Amino acid sequence: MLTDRQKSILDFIQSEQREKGITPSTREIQSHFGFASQTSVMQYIATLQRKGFLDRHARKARALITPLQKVRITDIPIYGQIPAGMASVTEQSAEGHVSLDAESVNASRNGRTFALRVRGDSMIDAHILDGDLVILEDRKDAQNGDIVAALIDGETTLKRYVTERGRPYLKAENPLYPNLTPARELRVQGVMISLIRKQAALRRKKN
Amino acid sequence: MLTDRQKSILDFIQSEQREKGITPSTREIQSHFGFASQTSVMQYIATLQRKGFLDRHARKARALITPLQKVRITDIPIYGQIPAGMASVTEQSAEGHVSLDAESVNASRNGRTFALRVRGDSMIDAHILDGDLVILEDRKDAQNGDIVAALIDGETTLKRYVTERGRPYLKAENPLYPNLTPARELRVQGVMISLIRKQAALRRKKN
DNA sequence: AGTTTTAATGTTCATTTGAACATATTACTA
DNA sequence: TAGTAATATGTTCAAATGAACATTAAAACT
Repeated sequence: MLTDRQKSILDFIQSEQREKGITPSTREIQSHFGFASQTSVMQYIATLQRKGFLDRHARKARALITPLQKVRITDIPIYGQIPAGMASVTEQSAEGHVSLDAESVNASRNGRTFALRVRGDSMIDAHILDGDLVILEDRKDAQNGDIVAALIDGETTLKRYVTERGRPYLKAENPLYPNLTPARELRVQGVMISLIRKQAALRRKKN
Repeated sequence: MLTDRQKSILDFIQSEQREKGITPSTREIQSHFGFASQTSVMQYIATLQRKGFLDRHARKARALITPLQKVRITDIPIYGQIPAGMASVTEQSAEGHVSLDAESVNASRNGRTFALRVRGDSMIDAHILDGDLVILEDRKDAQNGDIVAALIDGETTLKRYVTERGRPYLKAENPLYPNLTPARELRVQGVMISLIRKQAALRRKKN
């Protein structure tokens, strides 16, 4: 798949990344291999990229990406409660983070993603349990049937977004809970894209 | 230890590193925070470095080094079906991977962890749906009440492990499905520790 | 009130770095 | 033997990037 020379260039890039924490510049690669010209390096990079062994951000410095960190890891802040503004939500107010690859949770490339710890069993018929971590994307354009985090009376709740004759309301997925029809406006804070449940550990003798 | 502002700059550097694989340039940090001058960024970097939260290669581009990732990322193979042996399970036979921090899924440090794509709705009363990704730990010592992946007649199924008068059987969490009492032995392949659900995306006019 | 720390601005400069172009050599292949 | 891929050279340019200096301002602390 790769020639010896190509492989040795890839090896060098990876070992530099590991040892120094940054990828080498084209000139550093050049001088390490004793090339008289950077163009050689450019050609190797292009080849490695074409063959899928290397990725990069074009026109940026030291922006090679080695397969060591191939999966795009998203760092998702977890909120217990989303403050009203949400525009002003900072990483500080998060109670923790989940880190996982973007693809597994449907996270889009651009949109802000955050997580909410579910409290109560109002969504149990949608199979969302107390303690579950619901991952949402920060968007306002909820569609009929989406499960959303929305702001009602200064509190954030997770409910199903339903429109009936053009008017939206929030539906609990539990007959014991009432539907919420907004007095004036319904502020959708995010649309559910994924869910993570930590199984309650059973008590074990050891471990 | 760090002021809010200092921490938010560090957060930004780290999240960029994780998301894009490269650390931001001073100008990128500048424009993200709306600074009118790079000098602000230079000062923050110097401070973070002095306090030991950041390391760097001076005079090199994008050469910030963020502290070692605190989160332990686990790379979990996803199986559609676990072959009988399980001892001989290789990464090759996996249909994909999820990468996420070990803490979010209860993954223990030693045990092998794998994921199973759920088919059917036999566990719906345990709120496990068709298509869900169930994360399991490779252990044989299931306890009464655990949800396990077990081998019955050469097929792997996800069921609740129940012992009655010392004899174990597999209970479906759906009245429409029968319980499975093993003819001879019950081979537990793993115990559920976590669950990931990708919410089915609703059709949108445009993404 | 005086001092220090933190935070920020505006500007300029030198270096680092990626990129491109035209060209050459070697080795393998059809 | 003509053709192609891999490998390499020399040079030039423009953009990206880190760094420095002189100031200002507010908050925090003594």
